[in-house]
Amino acid sequence: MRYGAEHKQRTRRRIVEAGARRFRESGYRAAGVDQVMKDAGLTAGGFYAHFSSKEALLAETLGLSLEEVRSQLLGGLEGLEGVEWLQAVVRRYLSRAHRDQPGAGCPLPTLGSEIAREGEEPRLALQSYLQQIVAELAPRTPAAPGLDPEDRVLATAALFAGALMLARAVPDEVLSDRILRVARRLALPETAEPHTLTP
Amino acid sequence: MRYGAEHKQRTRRRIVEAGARRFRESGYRAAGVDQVMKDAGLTAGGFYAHFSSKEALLAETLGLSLEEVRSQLLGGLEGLEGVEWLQAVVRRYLSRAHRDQPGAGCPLPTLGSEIAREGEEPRLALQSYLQQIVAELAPRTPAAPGLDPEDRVLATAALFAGALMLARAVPDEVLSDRILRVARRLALPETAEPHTLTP
DNA sequence: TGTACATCAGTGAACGCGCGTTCACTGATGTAC
DNA sequence: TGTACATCAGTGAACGCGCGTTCACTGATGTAC
Repeated sequence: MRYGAEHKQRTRRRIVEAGARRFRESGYRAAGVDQVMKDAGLTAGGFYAHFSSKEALLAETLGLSLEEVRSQLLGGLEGLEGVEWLQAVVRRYLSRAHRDQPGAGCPLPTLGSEIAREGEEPRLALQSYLQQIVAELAPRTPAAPGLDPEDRVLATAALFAGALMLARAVPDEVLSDRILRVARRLALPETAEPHTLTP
Repeated sequence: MRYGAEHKQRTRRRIVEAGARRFRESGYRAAGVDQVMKDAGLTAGGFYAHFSSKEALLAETLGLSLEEVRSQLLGGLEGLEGVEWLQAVVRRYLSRAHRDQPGAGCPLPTLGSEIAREGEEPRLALQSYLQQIVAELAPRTPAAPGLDPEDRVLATAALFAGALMLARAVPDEVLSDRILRVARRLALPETAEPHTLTP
């Protein structure tokens, strides 16, 4: 089966895609290498031709998740700026759509606490993910009381991750929606009007 | 070994204490029944005389964690009120001490994302935990722009959970401290003075 | 152009291990007489 | 008060299972002649 290096890279990419989705959906510990490889249309044994360990794949998936989240969060907002732009970003992140599709969303609320207990590789990858998000959002983010744009984005990222995590954990949908709504308000003290949820 | 019902209840309590700590420290999936029982000074087999499943214990631990968090967060603040009181609570939750002792702290940043993927029992327990926190903090919490006290506490709880989760996941301690600091500011827009970390 | 060979991505079975749960048993205690 | 018995909390071995990882092998492909 020697298909050339490009073929192997495409396969590797498929494994990362499968892992990125599966880990966010089922959790890192709960998702098996076997299942990830099955999702990628392969068998478990071949995994170690691409990655040194399950943990290495976890670290690698964060890069792919970043690409996904970046396009979902920022795509098509070129016309907006200032608070209006931030409002659009907040509405997308703290939306029912995002809450209901953890497998395609931000890895912080799904994998954050598990990664905190893993080794250095995934923790560094999460840190890079966070730093990239901050670097990309800060230039277009207005300052807030006591918070320059970078600090505000960092604090908002924490609020985002916590709100989505809690909105997913809580079984009562009314409370879940309310968590999204109040988190939007805390993220945007500038907009006094009531926020309504229409993802 | 028939010691009477009080003895059994004390043993059960010890298991819940061990589970509460172990789950928050190691994660729910990563912590085995065997280890929890060992922590409680017992052997694995006896577990099912007290709980129907590992998941049932998870649900039960949240009540104990609530007691712990309540006393750590609110104890000794009787003299304060309004923004000063809230500031003290925020400083305690978003502290290095809390960040560095996940096994004794709030279960939301440690177990939130895992519980979101479990059955109804632990998810309902987490919901009760959250609702109790809100009910206890709201009466002493000042309103914020667009947020009545209850909404503000709910949004702040999301910010708390996300900030502590990220502060623990990130390997760079400077960034970790910064996450705590900026989250404090977002939680308290009323206080313009710079927040310094000294717990 | 056609053929023989070397490569190596991926297979599939097996490894040791720890998981959550079950269950026959034990022995310290409470109780009845 | 002393003794025989019933109870049942906890033990410890075993259950089936799935885990992450290893490894001998295969066979489709690229390459050399």
